[in-house]
Amino acid sequence: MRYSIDHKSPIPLHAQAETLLRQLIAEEEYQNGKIMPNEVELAKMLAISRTTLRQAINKLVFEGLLVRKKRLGTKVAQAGVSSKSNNWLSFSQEMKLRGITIRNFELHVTWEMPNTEVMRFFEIKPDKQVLKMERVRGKTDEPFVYFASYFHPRVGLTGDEDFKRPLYELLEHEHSVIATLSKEEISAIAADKFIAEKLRVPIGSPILFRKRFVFDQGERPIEFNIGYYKADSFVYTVESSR
Amino acid sequence: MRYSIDHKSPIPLHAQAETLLRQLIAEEEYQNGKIMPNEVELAKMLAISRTTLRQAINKLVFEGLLVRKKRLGTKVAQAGVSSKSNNWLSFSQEMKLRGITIRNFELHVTWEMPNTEVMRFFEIKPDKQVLKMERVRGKTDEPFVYFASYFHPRVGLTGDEDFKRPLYELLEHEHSVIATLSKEEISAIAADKFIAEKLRVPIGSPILFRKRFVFDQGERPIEFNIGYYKADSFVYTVESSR
DNA sequence: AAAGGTAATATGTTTGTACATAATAACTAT
DNA sequence: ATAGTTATTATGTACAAACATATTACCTTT
Repeated sequence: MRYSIDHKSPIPLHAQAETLLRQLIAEEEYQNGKIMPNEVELAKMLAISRTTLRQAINKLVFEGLLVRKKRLGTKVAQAGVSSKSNNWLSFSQEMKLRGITIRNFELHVTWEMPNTEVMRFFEIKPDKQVLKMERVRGKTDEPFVYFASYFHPRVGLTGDEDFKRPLYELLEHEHSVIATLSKEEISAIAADKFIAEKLRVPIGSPILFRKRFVFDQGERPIEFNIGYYKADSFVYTVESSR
Repeated sequence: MRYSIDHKSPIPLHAQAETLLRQLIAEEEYQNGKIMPNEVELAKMLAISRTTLRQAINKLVFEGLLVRKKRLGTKVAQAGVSSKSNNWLSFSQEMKLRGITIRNFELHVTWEMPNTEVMRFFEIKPDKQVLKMERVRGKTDEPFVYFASYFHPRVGLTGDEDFKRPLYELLEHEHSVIATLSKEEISAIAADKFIAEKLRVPIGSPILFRKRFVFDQGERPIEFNIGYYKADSFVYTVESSR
């Protein structure tokens, strides 16, 4: 085994075990329904107790990354790339969680005149410029999403920020802007020429289209975001209860 | 304490503790930031070990219902304003809200052998038949969605019910089945021959595809629902807060 | 060959015990 | 008074040890 657990590290053993499992899963060690070693074995291999290992596995099971079955064992849940609406993780964080390494294909930051939709959402004058960030991201060899984000002038972005950092972390730490509420609209559309080129698919291909309206604590608009996801590469999951 | 734990019950102690905590929280016993008794105390009160109690608390913490803080204790998380409940309107109610009158184009009710996905979700044997309801609905002149619902045998539907009534009302009033939790997966796909015909669009047209897993109060599966929405005719909205 | 019973094997449940750590409260020395 | 230290108290981490239970695989009986 390439990875192992450091008993002298200040990082809790169960946390170490958790990231270790993630790595193994990401490297398709246990990918695609392949059952992983049973708990007693694994615990022995990692030189930790079964209880501690179980803490790690439980977390991944709760996330939906692993599936347990009595007698059969524990295996990786086969699932497309997915996004939970509940938790507020950024795209890259979420992908990392799933063991997928994200590559940034393009990153453009420009100042633009707002279009009608942005103007209306931000409640600003048409001559007030807004910062626009465009991104194409995907797995190693294939782009699968095109994003465009517009930021309210109030946020105070200059355009020189390090946009490779998780976005909401950046906003929170550097600009004291805390995103607390988001409204999203999801629909399916056909790829036009622009999107087809960005995502390297034929014109007319099915695309999952998502608009996202983000607000801060005072319910003031701070970001408007649109995303075009290549079909089959993305599953949006929502959990609701009453 | 009104509630207590039954050590002779077949229901695991941690599960009992979990529902017990939920009840207490629901009854605002520990509501609104009020700290609850510490773990050692609570464990003693419930006559279970701290480890077991912790299992229960952990789950609620994962869900975001409780918040732990060292030295301070555990308290009920400040509730988000999320209007999750409005997700719980039936399709026709939702459309009415938007001023769209729904026409039912097709309505088929049949008994079928479950496919692998249904079987796995319902946790039933492959020879156990399930009730399947198919529907094509849309605006006056154009169909825009194809639905298929599968119901768990436990629900007790016969197939002779009046499916023109709102579904969740029917389940609740006639069968005492209360849907409380739903998980949805949304993605974009290209229309195959079957869907193309149902929705009267060319093969390959973009389609919003939605899977819905519905559970009752005991988190038992009761309905599996898939929906194919014609592009542009449907927008899915989600509101989330933190 | 089909039905039924049994063993094996994985996860599931539960307890008891011990020490670590973070945050506050209480105390102490300057 | 205030800064710094210490004690207290909650959660956090970790282990070992049993027994329960569901499911499959295998064996046995009819």
